[in-house]
Amino acid sequence: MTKSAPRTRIQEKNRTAILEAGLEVFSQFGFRGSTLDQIAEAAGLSKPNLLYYFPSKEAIYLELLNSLLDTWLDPLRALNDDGKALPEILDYVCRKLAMARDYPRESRLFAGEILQGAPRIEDALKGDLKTLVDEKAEVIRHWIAAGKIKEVDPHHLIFSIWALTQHYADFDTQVRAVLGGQDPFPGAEHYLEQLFTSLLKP
Amino acid sequence: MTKSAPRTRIQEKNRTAILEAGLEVFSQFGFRGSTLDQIAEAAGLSKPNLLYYFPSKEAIYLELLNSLLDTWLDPLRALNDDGKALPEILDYVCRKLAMARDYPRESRLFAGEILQGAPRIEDALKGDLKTLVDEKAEVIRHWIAAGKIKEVDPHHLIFSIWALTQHYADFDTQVRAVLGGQDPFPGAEHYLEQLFTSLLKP
DNA sequence: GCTTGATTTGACCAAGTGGTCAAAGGCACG
DNA sequence: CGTGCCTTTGACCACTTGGTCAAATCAAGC
Repeated sequence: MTKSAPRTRIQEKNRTAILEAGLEVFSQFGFRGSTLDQIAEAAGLSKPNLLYYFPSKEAIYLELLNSLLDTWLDPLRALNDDGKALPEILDYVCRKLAMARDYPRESRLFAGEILQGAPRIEDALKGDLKTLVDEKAEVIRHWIAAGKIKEVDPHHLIFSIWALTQHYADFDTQVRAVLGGQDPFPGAEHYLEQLFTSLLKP
Repeated sequence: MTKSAPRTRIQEKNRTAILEAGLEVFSQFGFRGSTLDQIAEAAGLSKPNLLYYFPSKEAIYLELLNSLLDTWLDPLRALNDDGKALPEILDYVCRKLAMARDYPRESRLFAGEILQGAPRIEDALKGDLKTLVDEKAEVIRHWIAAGKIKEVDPHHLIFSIWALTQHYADFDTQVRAVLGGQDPFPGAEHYLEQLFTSLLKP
């Protein structure tokens, strides 16, 4: 499934430069809104040189998207039955918010794809993602049954964590416009902790 | 600021047909991802005929965006100091969720614009939107001071309402993929009521 | 220095795109 | 019927864009 790893040092360097440039450009303008020239310029390469390393524009986009989906879900994978329930969830919220702060381009690239109906990752959503979420929903259900947290719909709980954290990356422009340019993340962290604590603490 | 209202019956009909088609296409593919041919086809008109009613592709997009921003904020405008605090807020959440359910294309069009840095409505965000939000934040602060709801950051409260409701429109594909296609809105309404009640009830 | 393979690029192409325009078609009203 | 205006469109244009290709450059071993 994954491409064979690049051999030479120079190949590795250029491939990562292209992916970095692609992330920068795609996350800002979306797939159709981005041009190979933009990406080439951002990567410091010529357009034909791009296409020496990747067979097409779509190939760059797909590679970004797929490697993204993985790392994007890592925090959720880390949600485990051991440990106390509420701190575990608050920790997940915190990690997810940190990702929105530190990797906003990744969040936006993903958001753009979903927004357009996720034509390229629908299968992954209905497959791996659904499986993972269902599994974690089961963990949450156990916590509820054990009286460790209040009774809530586990799926909507997960959706709300995604929505609230990614909002600060995806709608950054709006948030900062309303706040007058001030950094929203410290306030967000405190607010979200308060929100999920009051929702879940038994 | 607004264009003079169209005179004849046929002008009105075609203009609304174009705007409806534009909403359909733009909300799905974004500004750069949409073509005049697509919009013309969706509107049942020829491309030059489109441009008889609107001077450019951008003009269609802008008219949609501006009229949108207005109606999109109506529920927030309706948030008033009279009435009991918590039901007022829960009502706002409910109205906003209903808009996400009934007007998902509008939500997505707006989300796409913000996602790309809101180049065309930055001024409106920093102006009218910020003013309105600051005003409503003040209302919320009064409720807090009067002990009607628990102490939370008013701005982040408003952000969280936006994030949680619009998520169900903007990320509809993902939500339905995870839920296995089942309608998320009934569950969402109950969950959000629970969430904001436990957060705010003194 | 020479050879061989990997890397880079200028020139080019076909398709798609936003937008123009002159001419044709419709329609109301005298 | 005819006239004048509103509406519609086929043909066209300039430009952008993803992608190709043959030739040039570069790097490393002999």
